This record gives sequence, C-alpha cells and structure tokens, in this order.
Amino acid sequence: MTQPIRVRFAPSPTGKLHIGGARTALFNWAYARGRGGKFLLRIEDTDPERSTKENEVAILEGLRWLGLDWDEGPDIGGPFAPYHQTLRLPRHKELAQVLFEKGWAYRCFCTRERIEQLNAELSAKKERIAYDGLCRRLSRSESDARARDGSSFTLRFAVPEGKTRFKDHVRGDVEFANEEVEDWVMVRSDGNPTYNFVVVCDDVDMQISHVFRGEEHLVNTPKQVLLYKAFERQAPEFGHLPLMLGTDKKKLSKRTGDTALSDYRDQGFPRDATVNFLCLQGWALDGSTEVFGVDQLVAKFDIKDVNKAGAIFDIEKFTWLAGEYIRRDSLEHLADIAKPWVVAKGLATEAQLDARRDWYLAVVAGVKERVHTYSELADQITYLFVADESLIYDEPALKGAKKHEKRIETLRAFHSWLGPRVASGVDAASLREGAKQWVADQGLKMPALFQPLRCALTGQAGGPDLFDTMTWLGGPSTLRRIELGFERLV
RNA sequence: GGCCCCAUCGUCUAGCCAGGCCUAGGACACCAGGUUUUCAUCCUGGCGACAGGGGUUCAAAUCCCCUUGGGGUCACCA
Repeated sequence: MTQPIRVRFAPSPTGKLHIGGARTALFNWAYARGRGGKFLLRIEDTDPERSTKENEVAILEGLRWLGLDWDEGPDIGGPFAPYHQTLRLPRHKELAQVLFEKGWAYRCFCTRERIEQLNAELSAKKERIAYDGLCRRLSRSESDARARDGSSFTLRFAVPEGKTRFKDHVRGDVEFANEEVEDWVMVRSDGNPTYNFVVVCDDVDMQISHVFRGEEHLVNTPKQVLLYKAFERQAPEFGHLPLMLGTDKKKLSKRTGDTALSDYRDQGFPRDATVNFLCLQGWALDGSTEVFGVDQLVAKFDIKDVNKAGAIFDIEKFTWLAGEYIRRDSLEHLADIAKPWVVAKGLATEAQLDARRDWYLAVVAGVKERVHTYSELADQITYLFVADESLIYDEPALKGAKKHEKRIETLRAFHSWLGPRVASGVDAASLREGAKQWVADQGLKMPALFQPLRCALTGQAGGPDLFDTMTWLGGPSTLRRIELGFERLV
C-alpha cells in the first residue's frame, strides 16, 4: 500500500511571500487537492534574527488571497502540532541526541577562526570548501572530556561513504557522491539546530510524503536524504521546481522587478489572473489553453509535467492575462473590487461612489476593456474627478489636438452648437448623431473636431466614446472644459 | 573554481519519457490590415525556435556522447 499523500509549504518568515514561493505553495496545494492528500503549512522561524511575526501574518494572508487553504497549520493546528518550527525545539534536540548516540553525529570543537582559516586555505588552493573532518577523528572519551571542560562545540553530521540518490519527480533520479557532501553543522554551538536538520525532523514527524520546493534546495537534498537514512526512515519523494528568473536570467530578485506577491496584489492584478499566471510559469495545462481556473489546475496538475528549465518572469504576459480577467469579469464585481484603488487614489470616498452607483458603474464600463489592473482603472478615470481647471493634458493628447489648424474655431463653433442642446438635456445617442451631422455640415473631417474636443474634455488621447464621457461629466463641466480649451489649446 | 541542474520562436510554453502524425503547435510581445470619433477591445494575416558537433536508427526536436552557453549552490541563513 502506498502511504497517504501529505505535502507541505514551509516558508521562512524572514520576508514577504515571494512570488516564487507562492507558486511553490500553489503547486503543492494543487498536488494534494488533486489526489485527496493533505496540504500543510509550517513556519520555519528558526532564524530569530530575521524572522518576524509581521512577515508570518503577511505570508498567511498572501496564501489566503491566492485562495489556498491548508489542512494543518500554525493558525489552525492539527494532529502534528505545533507548526512553528521554534516550538518544536525540544523534539529537535531529542533527535539530535539520538543521532549523536548512534554515532551519526559528532562534536566539533573547531573554532570559527580555524574554520575561516581552513576555508581561506582551501579557496587559495582552489579546492572545494568543506570541513576537513578533524574532530570526527576524536575518540568518544576525548570528546566527552572536552565537552565536560566546557569547551564550546557544534554537532556535525558524519557523512558516510558511498552515494546518495533520491527520486525527483521533476528531474528524474538524482545521485550525489557523498564525498561532495561535507560534514555539515547540525546543531549550532548555542544548542540551536540548523535548517537542514530541523526540516527533516519535522518532515519525518509530520509524515510528509512529497517535498516540492525550489531548485535552490537541490544541493541540500543529499544531506537531508542521508538524515532519513540515519533516522531509519524512508525518504519522501522530491520535486525541485525550476527557478523563477528575472530579465537578467538570474534568480528573481528585487533588482529586476517586484518579487513579493503583495506587490502585484497591491498593483491591482486580479487574484485569479495571478493564480493563472503562476501556473503558466513552469507548467502548462495542455499547451494551448492559456486562460484557465484553479479547478482545471487541480484536475490536471502533476508534478511530473513541471518544466525543468527556469522561467523568466514574463510580466507582459501577466499583464495581458490580468486584462483578460478584467474584461471577463462582471461589471458589478469589477466596480466593487476596484473601489479601493479609486479611493486610495483620492478620487472619491467609498460612500461617494456608492451614492452615485449607476454613474460609477457606467464609468467603469467605459474603461473595462482598456485596463489591465485595478490601479490602471483608477488612473484612467481620474480625469472625471478632477476640477475642470486642474485637468492635465497629456502629451499625446495635446499633440493630437494641435495637429488641427482650426481647432479653436471648431471648438467655439461646436460649443455654440452644443450649449443649447446640453441645456435642454438631449441624450448621448442623439447628441452623437447630431454632432456627426454637424461635422459633415461644417465640411470637416471627424478628427478635426474629436481630437481637440477629447483633449479638452479628458486630457487624454484615447478613451471611451466622447458623448458618453459628456454624460458622465455633466453639462456644466462639459461646456466649461471646452471653454477652457479655447485658451489652453492655442 | 568544485559539485549539481538546465537548454524548442525575443518571452511563457506544447511536442521529448513510450523516435515516424512536426515542412515543430498555441500564447504574449512585435509588425501589417479590417472595425471604431480616438484609444482599447474584437477579427484577419505576418515575423519568429529544435544552441553546435558527433553518434544510434530505415527514420531524431525526441535516445546516447562531447562542446558551448546559462543557472543553482558551496554559512554555526533558510
């Protein structure tokens, strides 16, 4: 019988949730959900210097935003609690002691100075930098004696001879020569165990069956597999996910773009678009379907289908996908979900938007097909909220308007035509037809009126239908902006 | 530098494991055209890749080897 599937995401709260970490979590989650397994969350907070509660809270928040849920975790507990690594310290120490007694680990009394000097020598000789195993040759009685004297020591894992291999669902079977694995520090001189040790203790105790994580962990894996051997436990199956790369083809870093999931969320990338995009980095549903939901991910996801090569974070495709989701969203939902960005931009309060719900809905409908993110949506409707006098004409708009020699005369004439009609409340459709007729009667080309008019009304070169825009702006503001254009467009 | 991993259009990828259906498919981006008062959407078309070299085979993007290129990692961080 096969053991039950139990996977985990084990972030370290030393920073925000990384976009790559988010994908790792998503793939783990999808794997479990697709085959009746359990997905658990464990906080690897063993670095007291850099771990913070704020980061931890933010990471959980980020995962929830993605729509992931976990069966066991720090916030909900579970049969293998606690799920904070620091809380499991007594167990780690106990297990370290077991390995020490069994001879899988030994005390190392080497000072940091000696190690540094050793590394320097090794690097000067261009040799592999690794501990030389000096203290491994100490007899047990000698070791005990020095420990009794109060000499400070670390516990190092005694790497055996031979080869270590493990099953990797992404890369196939991987094999390392044990000579390449140094006798690494398992427990620090202050008594705190290190990552490679605790991660295995916890994965063993939590009965983790599959470990899917970033490729940067690949070289750690032999150390960990050896640990399973020492514990006389079967190692889990692994899957090392390809790295998400920056435009410089190096591991995604802040240098080449935003790395935190929250950065994209705050920029107003729709949640479902983000999940969809994350899937596309290193995995494909079928090679032709680009837009798909989490249900399809769960149904089709298999770790074996994940790409081996790293993927450059394709922000352009992400942006396109975001726009795709916005266009497919319902008007009501889009208007609601974008509200915080409109408010944050200082355009209006939520109450004001609610008071003019129909108006707001119409405005959102006007830009729905023109934006990719919620913040972009807020940007594009800004002109509707500013005072007529402080409307900013952007460069392309100004350039387009000024192409037309007779722009001012045209605008004045149109203003005279428009004034009485606006006053008598003519609707947008009639206005539109009337204006087109007017343009023809004047012997003008359409752009000769519309470009200067658009600039005066919106300050932008493009945008929704101008007569709808006039409706949103209202009569007085429409006429006022055209009048202002007489001066500002010369 | 040692060790390890990787290699299909500019980018994300399908195809590779089980060689022939591949004169290599889709998408983003880009370019051209159509629609539109503009922008966007939408529609049509175009550009564009199996890193190189050896094998194996009747047949290789697919299997093997080498080269080259890129990346990861070398902590008492995780």
